[in-house]
Amino acid sequence: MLDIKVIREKPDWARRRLADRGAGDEAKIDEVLALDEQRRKLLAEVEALKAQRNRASKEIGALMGQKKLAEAEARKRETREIGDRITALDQQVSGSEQSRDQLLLRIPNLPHESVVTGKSADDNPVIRVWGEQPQFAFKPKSHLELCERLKLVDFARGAKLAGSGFLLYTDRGARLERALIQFLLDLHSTQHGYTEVSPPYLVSRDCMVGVGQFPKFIDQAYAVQEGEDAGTLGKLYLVPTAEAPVANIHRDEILKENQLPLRYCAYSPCFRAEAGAAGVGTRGMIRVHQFDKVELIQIVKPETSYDELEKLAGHAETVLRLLGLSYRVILLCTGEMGFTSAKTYDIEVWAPGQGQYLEVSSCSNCEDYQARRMNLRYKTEAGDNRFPHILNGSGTALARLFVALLEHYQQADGSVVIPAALQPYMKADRIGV
RNA sequence: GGAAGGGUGGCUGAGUGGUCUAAGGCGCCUGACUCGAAAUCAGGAGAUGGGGUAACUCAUCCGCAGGUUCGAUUCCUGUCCCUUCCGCCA
Repeated sequence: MLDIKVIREKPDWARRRLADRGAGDEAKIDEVLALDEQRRKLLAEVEALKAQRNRASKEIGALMGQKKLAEAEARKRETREIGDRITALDQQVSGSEQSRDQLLLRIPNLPHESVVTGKSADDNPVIRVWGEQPQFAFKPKSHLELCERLKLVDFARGAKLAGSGFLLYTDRGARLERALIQFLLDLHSTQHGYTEVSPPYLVSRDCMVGVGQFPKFIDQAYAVQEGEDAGTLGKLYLVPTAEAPVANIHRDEILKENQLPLRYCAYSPCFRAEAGAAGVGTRGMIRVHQFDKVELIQIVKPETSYDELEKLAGHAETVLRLLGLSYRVILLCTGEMGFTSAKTYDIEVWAPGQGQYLEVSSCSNCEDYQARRMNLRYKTEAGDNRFPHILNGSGTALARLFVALLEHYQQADGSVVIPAALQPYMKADRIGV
């Protein structure tokens, strides 16, 4: 969440940057400020009363020690009234504090100054393009057709098992998926300096709030319950990304400065309900309710976070370079950025069968927005507690990478060549007809 | 799921209604001693929020949330987590 002190001191700036996002959140600033002022006023009042009561209680103790019981009783009666007022005021303080914080949790991060103001994908600047788009002597097939003919994914049975948007990978398709996971984890853990972790695929509500999924995007999550016990519903949620568990690894901790930077990579399946997304454009593997992803998370000092963001994007790009896939990197404009991000690069891979770029990675610097939500801090050498910056990047999402690979490396006879970097994991150099 | 025990500062560990301003120990920092270090001695050191230019000051924090009381680390209720044993289970 945003720092209430920043909102107090620079409300105009906050309003302007929120307006640039185009979601109307700037109106919440005045509301937050009003609640904050009310809270501080009530707090000053109740704390003065508490100081008064503390003094009185001490005196009563002394009177009782001196056996001045009648006097002590008299003091007790008057002090009891102070107690009643404290109880009432305390409730008001926590009331305005809760209202303020509920509002703060629904205000997105402020875009970094280097992010261009814009409304739609058309306003996203292309930062760089890499690789050649392959040319075919035949009409390239869509991944759907390739999957059917090579029996890599059984769409019909996936839907039978769990409904539309769920995939059943079969035989060489399942192996290719597994090969990609292995390849990505090996790459990032051995070449890019990330510590591999394997997190829970269910997380608490607090974790979801910590990374900014909740409260605003609760409709996009799958909530689980234990058996028929409805009382357990809402305690755990299927992870929408490994970011949810991994970024929260150190929640509520105070790290030592020399522990930073922390870099984690993790594989997880990702579950997204995406309410209302069913219908046209949801066929195939581009947009599904469950997909695999290897995620990169960094917890770094604020002064290095933007350098790290560039490197993080580079780590995701390395994946596509090693696989020989053409891609482009775009900078998301203010209107396109995710809720928690201050700056985001999207990496899009070229899918010849689709004739379009597919987003396979999103690399974001959330600055201290998430650290604040999860109360993660680090102690500087000077002894101050500060919020670290948290970055996340897909390294990369798999279903769409799978699509791009098939479409990119398809041959005239309908087979698919496996790029060299993947062959040791696939234990094959081609998927034959 | 059942039973028992336990959650106190960086760690360990005392504290069963009022100097708890949380003992003691370990570790840490500063100073003294020393050429330097060790040992020893003296001192220091938590978090969050409010007020103040500042020195400083007030409040809150002993897993969490309530309750009793003038006053709660201490008593009561609920809840979460951990440990051990039993049951179930990949």
